Amino acid sequence: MATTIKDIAQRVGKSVTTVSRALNDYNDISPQTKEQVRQAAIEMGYRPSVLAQRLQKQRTDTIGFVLPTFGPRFSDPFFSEFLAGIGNRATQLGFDLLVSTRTPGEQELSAYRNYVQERRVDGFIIVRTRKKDDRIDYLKSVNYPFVAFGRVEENYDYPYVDEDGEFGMGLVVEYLIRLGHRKFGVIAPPMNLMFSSYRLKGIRMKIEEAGLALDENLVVTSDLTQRGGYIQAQILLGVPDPPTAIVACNDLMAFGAMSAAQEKGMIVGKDVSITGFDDIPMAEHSHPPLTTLHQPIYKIGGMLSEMLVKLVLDEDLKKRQVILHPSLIIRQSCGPPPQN
Amino acid sequence: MATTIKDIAQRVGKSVTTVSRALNDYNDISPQTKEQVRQAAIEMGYRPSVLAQRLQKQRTDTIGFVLPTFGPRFSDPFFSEFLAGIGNRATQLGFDLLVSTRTPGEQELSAYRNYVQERRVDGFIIVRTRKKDDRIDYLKSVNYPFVAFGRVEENYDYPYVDEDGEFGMGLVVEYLIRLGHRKFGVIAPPMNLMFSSYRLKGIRMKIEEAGLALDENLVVTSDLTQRGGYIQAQILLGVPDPPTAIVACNDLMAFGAMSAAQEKGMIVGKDVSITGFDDIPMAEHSHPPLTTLHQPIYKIGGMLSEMLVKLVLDEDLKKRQVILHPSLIIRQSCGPPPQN
DNA sequence: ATTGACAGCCAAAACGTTTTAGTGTAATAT
DNA sequence: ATATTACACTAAAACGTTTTGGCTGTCAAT
Repeated sequence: MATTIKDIAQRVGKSVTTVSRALNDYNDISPQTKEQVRQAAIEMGYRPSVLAQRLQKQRTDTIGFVLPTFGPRFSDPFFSEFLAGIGNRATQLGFDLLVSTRTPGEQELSAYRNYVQERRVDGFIIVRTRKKDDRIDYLKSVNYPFVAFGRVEENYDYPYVDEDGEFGMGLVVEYLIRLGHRKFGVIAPPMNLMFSSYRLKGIRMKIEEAGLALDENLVVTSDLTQRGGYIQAQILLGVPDPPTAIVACNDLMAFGAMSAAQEKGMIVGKDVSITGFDDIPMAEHSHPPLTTLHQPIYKIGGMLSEMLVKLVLDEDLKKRQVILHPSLIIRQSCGPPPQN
Repeated sequence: MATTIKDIAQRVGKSVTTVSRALNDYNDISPQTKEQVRQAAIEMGYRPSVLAQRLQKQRTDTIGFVLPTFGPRFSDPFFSEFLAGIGNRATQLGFDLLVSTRTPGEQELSAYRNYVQERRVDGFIIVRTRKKDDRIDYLKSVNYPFVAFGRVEENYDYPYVDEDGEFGMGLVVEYLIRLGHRKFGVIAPPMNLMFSSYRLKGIRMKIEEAGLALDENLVVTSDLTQRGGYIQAQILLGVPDPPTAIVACNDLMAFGAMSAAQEKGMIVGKDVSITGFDDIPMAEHSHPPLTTLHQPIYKIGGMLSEMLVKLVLDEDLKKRQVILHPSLIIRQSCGPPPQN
């Protein structure tokens, strides 16, 4: 068995209390004793039992992260990077990251309930907020700490980080209009997602500002996967007078749209322009490289971890709400509309 | 504060022991008492404290998973799916999944050491085994439970799941030869990875079996990323007498290779054939869809979780070593070599 | 000489379970 | 009538920490 505080106490001939306090650098322990205890601890290879510490502190030192996925075969580069961001920052702060994946719905909410009731995690990081978000409602109702990536429709006061999707999409549409596009197709995320609203709003605003109109028949929604983007783009490109530019609301759907266009023999960036959102690493090496909006996914994960940990430890958050501005990354998937 | 066993004991007028044993269905408790206790537990919303249970059982009910990544900005659809597989099965079995990411090297090994010494997890799942794998050496030396996805060079006896990369690559090369290819380029994974050997061996064998020769100058190695595949394919396609088929050792590198070829104005599946390995979901919707080897990533994750949990609970593993056979998925990224 | 302050230490309780090693009683076997 | 067994229950210990609320002895101030 591993060394415990008791073993050290025996070795140095002091009480368990003294050893504990020495190790935690309390100032009612003499310098000599502290030194002696520390020395012994090192020699005996002492490592505190996190299990015991957690029980005593009534803290799990664990962040909960329930990944919303559709279907078990889930594969999303956005989330691998996001996860790495959360996880690494959490580790630095001495917290564990507990991950599980659930399909949105009853099953998902009961995962939250379980974790809360068994006090398995100290708090949650929520992603892809919905307009009405039952996860947030629940956690607020039981007063459990959480931070979210994204806002909700109601103007709740809770800590979040969000990107300014409206602004971002504004940049994209401005750019496309400058290239000469007049007819836009949009592949939107599921409408219950909050960021869906913001992004669409940004698109609509800029189009109207330019005195143009967005044909609502060319606004389709999909599930944020490559397959989904592929299917919807086939439809968009199959109509009699197809859009010259397709604005996809994330990179994965943009890739799908590119495949669909290429399958039709079109050259992306020439016969049709396509844009994404997120700037996942693959965007740089697709063919053609994807014009998209960059958001610092890895960093956002880190920020959220940090905010949550502060919340759990009752420390002050400098900012409870952070809104980031995505930047437009121009690559080769867009060009002027074809002449005809 | 939450309800504890003590509260229930008070309520039903029995001892704490009795309540605990009733809840755990010991047979030295009368049926009436059991019923009474259960009823009270439900009414009072009792949930056992996992923290306390863990301390008592000296088990964390947690699986450790240290993701080897190069650089922080890590993004790999293979791993998101794998992770989901591990995680969901673990949850079903009542285990938590503790994830962190590390760059292979000293930092990585010390993560393992920390987790072991603080008894933070009950065991580990190791991925991407290396020929000489210090993670496995270490865990064996301290006799800590683990299972691995992949074999090592030495013929150690430890529980693992692996795919038969040699067999798989055999299928690919056979197929390409049947299409008429004679000149192959290979984009291999880093040479210290065990699966690198198997895959290369399979490629070499089938080529030699067919009485052909593999030009060693056309075997390049890369880092399993899309960018890496892109860069190496540029080199392969830039030599005076370039290969007509490029065998990439994973899908991500194959995508990179496709981009490189397309950038040169080549049509993939006609001017050059490209294959992958893994069959990640994106493979179906790239342009062109990628011919690759399918392995059940999600399922493998699940199998590993299950094996590890059995190991931890001292249950019997039916099979300590499992080798799976990938199947060839023919899509549109290959065709006969161009005539000239 | 008495009081107060302070430094240094510690026993016991607490966190919430499960396990160990019983106890007392009633029914059954000898 | 006595020994044995089965049944239903439980006090206390254990898991390994941290915290609470002390205690003791020394020194300085009164």
